[in-house]
Amino acid sequence: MADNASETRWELQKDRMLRAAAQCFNEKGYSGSSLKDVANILGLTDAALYYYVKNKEELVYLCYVRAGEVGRESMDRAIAEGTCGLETVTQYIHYHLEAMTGERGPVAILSEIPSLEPEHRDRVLQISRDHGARFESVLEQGIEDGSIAPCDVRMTGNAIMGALNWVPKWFHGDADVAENVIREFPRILGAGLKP
Amino acid sequence: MADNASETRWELQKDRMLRAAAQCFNEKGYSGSSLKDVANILGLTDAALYYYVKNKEELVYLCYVRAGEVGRESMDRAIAEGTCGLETVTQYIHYHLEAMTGERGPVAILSEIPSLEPEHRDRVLQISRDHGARFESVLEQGIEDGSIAPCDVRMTGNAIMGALNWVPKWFHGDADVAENVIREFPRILGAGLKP
DNA sequence: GAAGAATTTTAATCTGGATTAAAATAATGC
DNA sequence: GCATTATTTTAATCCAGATTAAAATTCTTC
Repeated sequence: MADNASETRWELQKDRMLRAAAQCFNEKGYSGSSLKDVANILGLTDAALYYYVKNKEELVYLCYVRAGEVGRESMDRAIAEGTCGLETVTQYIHYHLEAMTGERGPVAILSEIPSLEPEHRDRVLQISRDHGARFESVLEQGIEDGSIAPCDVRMTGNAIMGALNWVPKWFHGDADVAENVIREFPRILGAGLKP
Repeated sequence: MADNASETRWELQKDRMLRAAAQCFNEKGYSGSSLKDVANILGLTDAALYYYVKNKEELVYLCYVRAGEVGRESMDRAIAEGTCGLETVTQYIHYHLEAMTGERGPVAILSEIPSLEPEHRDRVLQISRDHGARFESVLEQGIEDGSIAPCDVRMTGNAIMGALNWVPKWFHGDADVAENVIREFPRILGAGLKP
C-alpha cells in the first residue's frame, strides 16, 4: 500500500460512487434514493458503500463538494482564457454546461444543505459563496472593460447561476439536448449583458 | 356544517399548513423536515396534520400543486395585461417574483417528484409541462409581433424558468432583497430577448 | 347547557432504510 | 503458494419518524 499511488483505485471507485449517487438523486429524488439504490448502480451491496464513506450524510456532502469542484474548474478555465468580462462569462457558461452534461456529470441537484453536519454545511456554504463572489467579480470586470452594461451584479449573478443550476432538473442525458443547451445558453444569457 | 361555506375554516388551515410545509422544506431541506417540524410551526401536533392530509406524500404533492397555482396565476395576469410578447414575459417575471417573495410565498423548491405516487407524479408533470408550453407560446408570439428576437424558445424558456425557480434557494424573506429581485429580474432576463 | 360535529392530542405501533460487526472473498507482494 | 491487505457480503440491529386508533377537547347549534 504505497500511500500516494494507491489513491488511484480507491479514489476511482469513490468517484464512481459519487457519480452514481448524483444520478440516483437526480432520477429518484433524495428521499426516494436509498443507499441500496446507489449501490445497485455500481453492482455492489449497500454495506459496501461504508468502505468509502462514513455515512449517508457524508455521501451527500461529497456530492456538494464535487458539484463545487466542477463549477470551480469551469470558472478557472474561463478566467484563464477570457479576454474580456463578457467573454469570460459566456465561456464559463459554456464550460460549465459542457462539464455538467458530459463526462463530469451528472451533478446532483439537492436541497439538503441544512441537514448537513455543521462543519460540512459551513464548508459547502463557503464554497458556494466563494464561487458566487468570483462570478460577480468577473461581471464587475466586464463593466469596467466596457464589455458588459452596468447592472446589479448580485442579481445578475443570481439569475445566471439559477438558470445554470436548474439544468439538471430537465436535462436527462440526451446528447442532442446537451449540444443544444451548450450552444444556446451562452448566447441567451450573454445577450442580456451587452451594453 | 354547511357544506360550501365551511370550506373556509378547513381550507384556510390547510393552506396555512402548506405554507408551513414550504417554509420548513426550504429552511431545513426535505429530509430534515419531519411532520413534527411542520406541525410545530402551526402550534400543532404532528398527528393533527393527518386531519388535513392522508400522508406525507400528499403533503409534498400539494406543495407542488400550490407552486403550480402560483405560477399559473402570474401567467394568467401577464397574458391578460401584456400588449406584446416581450411585455407579457417581463410582466410574468414580475408577478411571479412578487407572488413568491410575498403573500403567496414561500413556494417550496423540492426534488421529490419521482417519489410521488404515479397519479400525483403524472399530474405534477402535466402541470409543469402545460406551464412551460404556455411560456414558450408567449415567446413565439413575441417573435411574431417583433418584440422578441428569433430564438430557440425551448432553451430560452428553460433559462428564464430556471432563474426564477432558483430564487427560493437564496431568497430568505428579506423585504429589501425582495424589492430588488422584483425590480431587476424582469430587466435582466428581458434584456436578452430584445431584437 | 346539552347533543353532535369538528379538531386536536395522547399513546401506541410499525417500518424502511441506515448502520454495524464479523465473516468471506479477492487482490497483491514476496 | 503464503501472508497480508483491500474490498465486499451476510446477517443482524437499531431507530427516527411516519402512521394509526381511541380518547380528549373545542366549537356550533339549538
